[in-house]
Amino acid sequence: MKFQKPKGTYDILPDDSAKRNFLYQKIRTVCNNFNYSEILTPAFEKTELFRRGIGETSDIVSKEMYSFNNDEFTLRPELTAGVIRAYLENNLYNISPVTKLFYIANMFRRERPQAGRFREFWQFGIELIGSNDVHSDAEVICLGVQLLNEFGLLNVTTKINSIGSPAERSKYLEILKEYLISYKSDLSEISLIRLEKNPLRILDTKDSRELEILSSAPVLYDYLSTDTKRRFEKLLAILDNLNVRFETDYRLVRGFDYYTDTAFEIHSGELGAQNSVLGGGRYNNLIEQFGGKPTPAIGFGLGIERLLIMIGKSNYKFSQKNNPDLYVGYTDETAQNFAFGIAIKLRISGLKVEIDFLNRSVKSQLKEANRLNVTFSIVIGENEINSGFVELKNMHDGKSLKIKLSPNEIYNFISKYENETSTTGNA
RNA sequence: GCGGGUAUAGCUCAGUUGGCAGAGCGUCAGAUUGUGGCUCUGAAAGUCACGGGUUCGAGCCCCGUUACUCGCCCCA
Repeated sequence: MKFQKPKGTYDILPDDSAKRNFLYQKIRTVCNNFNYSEILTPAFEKTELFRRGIGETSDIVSKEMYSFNNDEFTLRPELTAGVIRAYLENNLYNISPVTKLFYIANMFRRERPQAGRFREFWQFGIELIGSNDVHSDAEVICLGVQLLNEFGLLNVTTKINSIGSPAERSKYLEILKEYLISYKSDLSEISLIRLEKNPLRILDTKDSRELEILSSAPVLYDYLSTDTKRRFEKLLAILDNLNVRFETDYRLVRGFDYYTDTAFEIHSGELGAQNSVLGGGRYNNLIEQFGGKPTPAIGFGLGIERLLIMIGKSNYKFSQKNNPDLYVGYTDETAQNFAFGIAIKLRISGLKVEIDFLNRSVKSQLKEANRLNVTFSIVIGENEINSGFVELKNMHDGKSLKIKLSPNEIYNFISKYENETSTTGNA
């Protein structure tokens, strides 16, 4: 019986984990510069938390959650709800009126897998809690844009909209519904269902005929209050000043119930049908809804797998692999004992060292050393043990020199060599 | 939940009108004793996804199942 991974999951193999760690490191650097602190919350929460936060009628809550223990708990399908729960439970608002958090975490949704969509997937996300200042909107968007810039991703589009308050939206929805009903016979089956369930989402359609109908449909933006519109225009001006490239998209909407005002997404042409790599927005009512004082907040989530796809299709080069410094070869069992001792000592002093476990021929051991792209190799046998000297071979240029067979000598030589080559910079 | 595509060696894939299961890469072993890369020689490695059917004969044709994959929906 051979086991298989669950549908929609994947194994992160050594090559992948190296790339991911590099990516995470870059994310942490950007977050550090913007002064966001990392937060980690449990992988599962009370089911009720997601029901209340994301919205009972959303697709996620109604059919995509992994719940267990009689529906008491659910594997997190997103992280904003959990972070806000932690924020309130640990009274983080008492430390400072503004809290800036980020996370890199896995989450779970029972969706049909396809390109760039998984049942277990990772998101990097940030939450800026405690300010409704329009500059905080700008900061959050800038952080996302900056991160993509770090990887030289140019084929992206940042789209921004304001979806106003729930009150402003419901007024508009009635009018939109009325308008669409007059075109009922031209609408697709799916859109007819949406018309009842969630008319706002019809704006997302890709059907050309429906796009035509929508081109003269009432626009949500026109139904927002003057205050909301002025706030939005102020945000656009700030982004303009910062030379952030964006497009306003009055048809951009969000899937979760908790969003208010600013909504934004970053799309990429490198992705398939799931072309959104980053999505976020303001949620000024969620914290109050979770029993806290009314507190404004804004954040986004970025799909790690989608980012990796984009980077993979660009010509971005991940930084060089971290190869072993030294391969310790040996000729026979007596020599192996000796060589093994040397290898361990050098590892303890801080070198990256590999040694064979299979008692293979010297030739095979060096082949392996070559495959690992080690910088230096030594081979220890009777001669070396008796003489106390060993040939230290530079595997890159093939040159070798005799050196005392002692961990100290070897360590000093190799670390000196690496300091010299790293300061002169390598091609 | 609904569609399309695919399934052959560790990986990427050929396999003709149905006639002995293949290549490249990788792995392993050799090419003067204890020294890698290049080259050469050789080897191991397969329930042709699974189960039925047609046929003298099926990797290939037919039916079913499963898995993967790309879309719809939804989202990151």
